[in-house]
Amino acid sequence: MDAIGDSAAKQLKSFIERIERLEEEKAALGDDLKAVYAEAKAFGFDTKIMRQVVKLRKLDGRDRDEQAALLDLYCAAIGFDYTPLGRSARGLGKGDE
Amino acid sequence: MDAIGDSAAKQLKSFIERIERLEEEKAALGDDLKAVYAEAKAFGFDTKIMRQVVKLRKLDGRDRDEQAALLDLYCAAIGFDYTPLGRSARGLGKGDE
Amino acid sequence: MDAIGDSAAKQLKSFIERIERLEEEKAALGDDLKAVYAEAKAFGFDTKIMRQVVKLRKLDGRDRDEQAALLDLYCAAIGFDYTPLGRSARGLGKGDE
Amino acid sequence: MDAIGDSAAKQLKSFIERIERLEEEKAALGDDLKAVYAEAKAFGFDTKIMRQVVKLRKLDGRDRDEQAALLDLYCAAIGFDYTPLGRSARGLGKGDE
DNA sequence: CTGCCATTTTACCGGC
DNA sequence: GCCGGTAAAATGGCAG
Repeated sequence: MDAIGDSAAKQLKSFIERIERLEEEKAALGDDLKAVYAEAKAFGFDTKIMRQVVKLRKLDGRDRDEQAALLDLYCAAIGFDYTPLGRSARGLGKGDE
Repeated sequence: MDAIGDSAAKQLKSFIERIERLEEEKAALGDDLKAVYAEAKAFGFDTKIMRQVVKLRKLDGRDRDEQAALLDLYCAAIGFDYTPLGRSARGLGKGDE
Repeated sequence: MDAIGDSAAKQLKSFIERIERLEEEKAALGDDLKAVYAEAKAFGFDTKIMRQVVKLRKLDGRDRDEQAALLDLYCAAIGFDYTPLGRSARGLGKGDE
Repeated sequence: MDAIGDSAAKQLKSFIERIERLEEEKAALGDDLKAVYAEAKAFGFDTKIMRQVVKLRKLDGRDRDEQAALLDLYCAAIGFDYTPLGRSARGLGKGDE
């Protein structure tokens, strides 16, 4: 009753397994995180505030990026093409892929 | 204005850094996951269904049954005939409206 | 620096305001929805299942069947026996309370 | 076959219907929104940028709120109880429930 | 155990 | 018409 080819079934199985493996690792990291917070709490730190701090630091970067994107958008909108090299060629930001 | 001791501050900093490192790794796993789904999609698989499969496998049988039973109950209660026909009752007519 | 005409600016402003008004109303409806679910919960109903019911009713029969068939197919392909037992096979095993 | 009481079934049905009605209205608003954007586009405006503008204006308010919340948190953390009346007793914000 | 918050998932919209 | 990204919804998890 394999309305799906045998090799396709194999592939699917392989994908599912890879996914489950990755999710497992991800969950493990989640546990580690929890453990660190627990330890910090044991040292008397307020975890809620710590979470806010982490969040804030993360958002700071993103906000900067959003602003830049918005600026790009507006500049494009009014037909102002600023420095072909420059913003586009910046290697200074967060060289993420 | 350090309402917090110096060594405590050090500790806090260390905790924050450990947390940020872990979250970074976690995010990387998340990207990997995304990539696997993308690859599966490129092979013609329906990722939405794949996600359902993964989710189902995470749930154990008992929970699955309970949820299904409750859903049936509610549908019956409001007079909604949704025929959950899984692999069982498929093909037996029911020209729906 | 108005790369945009005056009347165009007026128009744009008007559009933005209409949009914001509509989004406001939409958000209000969202709050109402939330309130209804909360009330239902207070009456002992399982809101998660309720959401499923609403979703199912939104989908028409054909789509429902297609999705179910695909899910069955995938589960079979990877050798996962999840027994979707809807209202059909109930009562034959686990005397649920 | 009503493993659920008759009156409970009635209630459930009523809740579901209220929900579906509200979602209908919400969807209608969504259509209106779409229409406004379409009209604006017909006038030559770039809808993507318009969306960004709307988003920006919305986020501005939220950021303000987040900042305030964070401030509260930090003040609480260092045991600084600022004005018993004041921030707490403000009836001026968004009188949400 | 309840309410919040983070993550995940789904639906939408614009682009190609 | 499909695909990709982006915003809303929903689910699950955590702290209180």
